[in-house]
Amino acid sequence: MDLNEILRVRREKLDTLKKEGRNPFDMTRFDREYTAKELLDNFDKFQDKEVSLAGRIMAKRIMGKASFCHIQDGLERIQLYVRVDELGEDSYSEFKKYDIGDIVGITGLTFVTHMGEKSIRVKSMVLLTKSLQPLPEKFHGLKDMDLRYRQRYVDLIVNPEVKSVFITRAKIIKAIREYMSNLGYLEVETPVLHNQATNANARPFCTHQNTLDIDMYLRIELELNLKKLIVGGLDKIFEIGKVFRNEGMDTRHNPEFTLMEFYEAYGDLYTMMDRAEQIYCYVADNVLGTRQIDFQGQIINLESPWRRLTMIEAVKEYSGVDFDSFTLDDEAAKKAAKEKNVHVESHWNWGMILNAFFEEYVEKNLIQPTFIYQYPIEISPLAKRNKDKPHLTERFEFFILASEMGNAFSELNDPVDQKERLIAQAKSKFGEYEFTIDEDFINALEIGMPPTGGMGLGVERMIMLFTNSSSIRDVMFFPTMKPESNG
RNA sequence: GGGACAUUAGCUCAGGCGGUAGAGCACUUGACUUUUAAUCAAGGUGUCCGGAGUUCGAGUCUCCGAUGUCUCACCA
Repeated sequence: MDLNEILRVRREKLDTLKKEGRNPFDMTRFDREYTAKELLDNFDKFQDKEVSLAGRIMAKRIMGKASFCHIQDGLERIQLYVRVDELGEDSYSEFKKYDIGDIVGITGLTFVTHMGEKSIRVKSMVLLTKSLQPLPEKFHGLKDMDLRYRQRYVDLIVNPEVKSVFITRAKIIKAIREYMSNLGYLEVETPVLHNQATNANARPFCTHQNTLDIDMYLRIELELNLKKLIVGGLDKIFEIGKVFRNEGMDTRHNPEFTLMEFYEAYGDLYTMMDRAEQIYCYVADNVLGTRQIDFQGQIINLESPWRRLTMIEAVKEYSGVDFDSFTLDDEAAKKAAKEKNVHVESHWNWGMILNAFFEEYVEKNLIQPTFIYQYPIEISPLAKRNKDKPHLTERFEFFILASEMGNAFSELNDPVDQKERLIAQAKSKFGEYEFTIDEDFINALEIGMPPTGGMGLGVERMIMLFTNSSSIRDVMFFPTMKPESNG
């Protein structure tokens, strides 16, 4: 064994305890009355009362016959004052052997130190878990991003702000559920394993079911199954679930992420615009208590109404090119693209080039919440056509911090038009990966889906905004990592 | 996929022109009964990310590879 001194000493301490019949791993239970947070928040009520609590030793200051240490439980850190004359010679010398990282249970009296810190004067202490590895340094914490993601449990112990991000994450998702439930939405769950790779321009993950001996796909969206439920008469539904996209990874994309989709029968994209504003404001009010959010020094104002621009208006404003002046003229669009240095492929048409202009000139400017609506039909196969402009759709996306935060439309419910558009999309994807049409979805539309508004929200993007996080990896406990090689 | 940067003790980091590796925390021993990044004294940390090359000699220079961070590209 080539263990270094720190590891060796801790193992020897454990061996000694085992030999003396006091193996800490034999402990099964410790009845703690309070958490550190409960004690600290209501400290006056406990003045000079005996309490019990448990936690991990995070710092130790031994001063001969008396010592201070800090223990940390789920939410807070509290100071212990340990004296030999209160604990007894044997227990006190045991305590001196405890290491930072060990987990102890204690009883003691609350008191305030001369320096004014709320503390516990310990009457008894028992070792509940022996830590065999050293924790990172108390002052700098764990900084190495690779280690923080791979050993998130250590990150959570030593970097308190990390825990706070994930507590906020949980509050956000709880608030979303509350809001949807208050509006009469039913939460549903649909399968993660799909038989077909359908819809959405994203490559799927493939897997295999052994009993049926069939290839299956991890879902890349929730959309088609939820719309089938709308057909089935569940008029207001939402799902919050993991989806999987086999695409690039960066600070805004992780291969698996949490998507929320919701559908409301008899609503349309304007209903969905209201919902987007309302959800963000409800979460802001309930989680942060303000609708002005400080993100890396920029103040994001979530107060509704948000700015609403058609894609054509937005492109005109930020690039100076008016696509209304050459509607559906592919050659004029290509000429404009050349003049404005927008990269286009030879087979692209007016709508695709409009979208390219949007991505090149507009998206990066959309810092404050902004709805962009009337997307071109070529890139919106599941949205209804605009009645007056059939080359555009009743679709919007909304942007905050130049990032797409959600995507919504008046759902296309014409089964004939839908099938044609899915076939067109499938053809355009031919050869890239296997892509098929969900005939059952078409069948459902033939049974009849009411006019419906639907939206998808990237939950991590929202959490990033609310937790001031610049990377999606900072709001996921275990982001996707390459396996460590043996070098 | 391209580019830049990083990788040295358990952690955070320093290592000038190529000459057998350094600090703080943590750890061990001792002192200390209100400290809080406790203090004081003493002690030893190591596959310098991996591999190859240049060299009398490589943590340092060159090449190949690994992982990460940022960034560009791709991506509803």
